[in-house]
Amino acid sequence: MNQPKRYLDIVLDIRKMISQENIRPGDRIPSERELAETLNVGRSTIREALRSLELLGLIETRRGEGTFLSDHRNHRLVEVLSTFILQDDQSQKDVWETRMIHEISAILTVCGDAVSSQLPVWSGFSKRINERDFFPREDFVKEIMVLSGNRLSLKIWLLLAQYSGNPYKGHILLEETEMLENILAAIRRQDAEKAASGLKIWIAWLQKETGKDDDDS
Amino acid sequence: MNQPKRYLDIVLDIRKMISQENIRPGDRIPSERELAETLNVGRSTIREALRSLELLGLIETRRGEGTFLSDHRNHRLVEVLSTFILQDDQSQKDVWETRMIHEISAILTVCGDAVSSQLPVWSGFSKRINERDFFPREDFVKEIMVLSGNRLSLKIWLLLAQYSGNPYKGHILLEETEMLENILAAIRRQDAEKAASGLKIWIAWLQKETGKDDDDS
DNA sequence: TTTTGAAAGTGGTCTGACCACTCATAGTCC
DNA sequence: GGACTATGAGTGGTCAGACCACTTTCAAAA
Repeated sequence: MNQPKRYLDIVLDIRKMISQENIRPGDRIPSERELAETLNVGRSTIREALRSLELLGLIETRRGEGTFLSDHRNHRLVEVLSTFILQDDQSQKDVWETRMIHEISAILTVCGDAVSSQLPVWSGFSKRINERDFFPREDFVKEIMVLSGNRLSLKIWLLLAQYSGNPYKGHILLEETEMLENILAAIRRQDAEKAASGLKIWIAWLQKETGKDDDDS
Repeated sequence: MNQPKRYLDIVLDIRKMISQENIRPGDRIPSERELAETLNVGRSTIREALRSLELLGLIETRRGEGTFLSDHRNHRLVEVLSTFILQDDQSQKDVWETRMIHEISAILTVCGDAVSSQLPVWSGFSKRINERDFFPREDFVKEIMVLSGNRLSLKIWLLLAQYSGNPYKGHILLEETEMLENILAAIRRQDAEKAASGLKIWIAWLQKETGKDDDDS
């Protein structure tokens, strides 16, 4: 049997050290030379472990300064997942559906949360929609995703929104403000069902619209 | 500005090489020394890139034999990420919630699909649940995910299900068969609401159960 | 006081050297 | 001839030492 890889132990050692020394995101972790001496391994072995963690986005290295623990919430989970998930010919329909899964779920969550449904953001939204034409559609949905509070879901959504078939290109037109107002009103009175159906209606309308007309800024 | 990291280029070079040379999972990729010479970098740099790819589960190294393209199923990724990420309560909650988002959405889809709700798989399910004790909980949910027909959603779910906090460990006990039967019955009569709520009830029950009792095979 | 620059410390890279292991093969023994 | 053994080439695993490029610090010079 192959003996366990050294650098994997190092990964765990570093992990343990971080928790023991109470190193928080943004803090500096010991230098490579220090770690090598402390853990009794060569510097190259330390580096192999660190490079792996860096690729995952768990740490950040700055030449001349040191190695820093990055915010765990900014982990590259989604990016990494995407290399596994989206590399093969994933049908566009699945991407579309999955994005909607997250959107619907988010809007339901927002409706169930009395606080977020009353956030001042929304009043600003209504004003801006009525006054200006250059309000990006994507920002509207993104706001819902953010308010849902699930950062992982938000990241997945952002990733999916980059793929083809994203209906939220361009900015909000006058003709669609009514639909959006309905959605916002439903959210404010915490009417989850109406909010979700309103979102679906808007998306369906967008799908038709972008199919025949393509307006870019 | 820091110049871009060398080993990151190497990662891309290797990926390019893999696709150009049409290397398939299980095949051997050039040795570290070969790669170092070909790409005009030191062997240590090559190793840093390879170690990163290995941690991601993209390649597999066997001392004395070589480095092989992996079937990218054995993500070390999940273990490593989870030890770093999931100490954060919010992140763990996000993973949990996001997994449920996909589950609920899947069960709603399955209920809306007359065909999949009548698939023979389900009758077999009921029998097996009643006859045997060793029916893995995860398989039950997985079946729903598969039947939903969204392969992307399925993949995301599979990955999320590997993280800690997964309630579907172990096998189905006699006491929970009733809950599952209810879910199946709801699916058969395409009662989406009941099916979804049934699933939620089961998950809540599991959460309590695995909290106090831990049964392993 | 301000500016300069030298030194220390850091990550980035390369080299060369071992070690442990696998495998193919030439060689040996029966 | 067939089975076993030893050897060597090739591989990944690890280490030590040496530079380089960069950042920060701080004492010396203006």
